[in-house]
Amino acid sequence: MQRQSLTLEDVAREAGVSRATVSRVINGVRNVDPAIRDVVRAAIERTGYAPNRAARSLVTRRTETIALVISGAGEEDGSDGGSDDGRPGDGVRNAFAARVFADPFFGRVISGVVGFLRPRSMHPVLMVAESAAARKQVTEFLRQGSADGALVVSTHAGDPLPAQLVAEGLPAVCFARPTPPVPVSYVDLAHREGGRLAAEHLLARGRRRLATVTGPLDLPAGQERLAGFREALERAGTAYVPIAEGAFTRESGAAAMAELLAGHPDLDGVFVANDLMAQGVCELLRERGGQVPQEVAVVGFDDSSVALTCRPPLTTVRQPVEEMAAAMARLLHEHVRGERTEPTSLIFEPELVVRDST
Amino acid sequence: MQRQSLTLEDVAREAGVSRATVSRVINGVRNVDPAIRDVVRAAIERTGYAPNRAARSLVTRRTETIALVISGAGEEDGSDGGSDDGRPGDGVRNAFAARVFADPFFGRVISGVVGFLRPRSMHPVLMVAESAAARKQVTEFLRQGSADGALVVSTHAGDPLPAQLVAEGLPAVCFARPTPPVPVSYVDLAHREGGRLAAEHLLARGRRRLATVTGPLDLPAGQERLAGFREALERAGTAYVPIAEGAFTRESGAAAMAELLAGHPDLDGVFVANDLMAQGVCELLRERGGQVPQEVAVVGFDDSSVALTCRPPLTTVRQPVEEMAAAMARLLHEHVRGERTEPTSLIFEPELVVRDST
DNA sequence: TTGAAAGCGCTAACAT
DNA sequence: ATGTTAGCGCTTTCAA
Repeated sequence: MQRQSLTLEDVAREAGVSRATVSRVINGVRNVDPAIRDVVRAAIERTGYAPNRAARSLVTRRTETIALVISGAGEEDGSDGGSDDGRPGDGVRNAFAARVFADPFFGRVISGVVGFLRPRSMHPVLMVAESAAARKQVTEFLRQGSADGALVVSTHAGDPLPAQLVAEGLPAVCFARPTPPVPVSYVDLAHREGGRLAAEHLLARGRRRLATVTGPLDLPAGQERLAGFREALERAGTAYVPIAEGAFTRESGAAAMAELLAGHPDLDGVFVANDLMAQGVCELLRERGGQVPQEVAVVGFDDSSVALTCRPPLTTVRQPVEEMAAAMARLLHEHVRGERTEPTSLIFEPELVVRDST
Repeated sequence: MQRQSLTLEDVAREAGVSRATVSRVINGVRNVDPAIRDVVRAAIERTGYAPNRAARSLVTRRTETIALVISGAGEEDGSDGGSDDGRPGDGVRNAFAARVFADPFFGRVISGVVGFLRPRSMHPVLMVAESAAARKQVTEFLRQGSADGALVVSTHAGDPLPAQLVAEGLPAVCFARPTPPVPVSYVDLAHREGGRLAAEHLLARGRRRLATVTGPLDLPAGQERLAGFREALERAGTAYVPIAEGAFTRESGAAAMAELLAGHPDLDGVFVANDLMAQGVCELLRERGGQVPQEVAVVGFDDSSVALTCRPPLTTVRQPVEEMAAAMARLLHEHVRGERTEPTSLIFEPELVVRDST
């Protein structure tokens, strides 16, 4: 019950040794007599001692904490929308945060990061950075030594945060190759390969009148998925593919599909650059009386939770987000400990998951 | 670029004053000559000084950090399922974490907490605690002074974490009244009132053959929503209401609805204790050719993102999760600063949101 | 209003 | 193998 106030000194006295010895036992440094080690451990147990993180951090210059930053380039207004909790200045609903956390993708990122950190008794500090002010908070946080480094997941192209972190000499690892290029480590997916898998699957299903709903084409992920799809069709003899650009949201997927159908009412297969948009596509088709997959086959991307929720369950290109997120955490961990110095890229392979939409 | 190594001393020298004065300026303590204040600020600006958090924390005994804990009672195995990232001991996919973050509810909690914290330059440390070992990590984390307190969101009845925190004298605030009772502050919803709103709405729509899919009945939220619904019907003269218990998941909602239909094929209205289950209910009805709302009216609960995603969009009882989460953060903040000492409850009012499912 | 100085609790270099 | 000791960078009395 006696919060804190219990120090190494107290444990040392209890065990009849010096502070240094207790410290060694706690940190698992060798050169400690096993008998003494046990005595110290007993004393720690008896007193209920817990080492003070701030004091340790002050001398080791490590916090054993990392920041997980969800970053966006746009929305520069910086104001908090919505109502407040009754006190001035407390924006309770952050539109950016709300939108971000409604996307099942981030749940998977968090799950992967936590999966790596937790066995190491580390925990991520969650930061949202959609404005210049918010990005400043992130760099300040790290400069103060509140965390040893940052994991950055950008939602937009041209996010300035990775470059800012590198400029300050702060350890960082990104999810997806940053645009514009920055000398920083990142994990990414072989998006092009994913597009190829989708194309080959649709062709194998006998579909010939194909089209695609792309992601935002300013994002490498959007471009590459399209390029891979196109390239595979080209090799199979198809020179032209109708495309409509979406924004990775359900609504934009439905809108893009409507656009495609307007110009090509006889489509029999669509590759949609993420599952959320594919869900919108399926809904639109159903509203118009179109059967999936009988009339139109739909291939999604990500294998997120909506791929299962969607009616029919989606055939999709799986992105191993949890594994990628865990690898991102591992890279950062290595950078922080100096075990890795060069910016490193880690590219994961996508995998086709066949369900009922094809 | 010269990471850290820049101290108060350096700034003091640069400004031609003492460390103490610089410290005062930084912390906004009065009794500083405005002229000197400006000189110091300029020096800080020029040098790019950032105060060291560990050093400050060591003397103030505050971290200005709080933990956001997603806690569950079950799953005591403690093992990490799924594959690993190639190194032994790294469970990358945490089943509990994955399930939790797939629920849109937690995105709203995070959004609300961040909304309160961020204007104060604070950020939450995210912790998942589904096993005894994980709970131990949480209490250790706080005992080490890594965070000033914890926000606890329990997913199960009988979560032992709140009691453990109180026993250790660690500041904590819960989302929802803990079971069994614990002397701790919490925010909650007037669930009973929510059930009443649903009942009255269905009656007003002229529905008379009603039933309900409840949440887990070991959870106060599950019990109370049911009680409110039942009570309102009772007052309107209906003595008996068929019920089927669900688990707050889409699948369990569909299963419960199938059970209800088996016994009562002529139902014309259902109150479903959360939106996720209501989605399952709507899907099941559609699969069986039932029209929503023409044949069966469906009222959900939460007003989460799936209420909009669902076909048709759900009439639902809104739970102001973001506001509740922000209030939870505010309560903890006040407890930590000693501005509040007594365990406090803050009950929010639900609100009916009418859409197309009724 | 400002400065000098005493720690906060810990680790790590050095001495033994 | 263990103990002694010098800080880590900051806040905060206490004097001036």
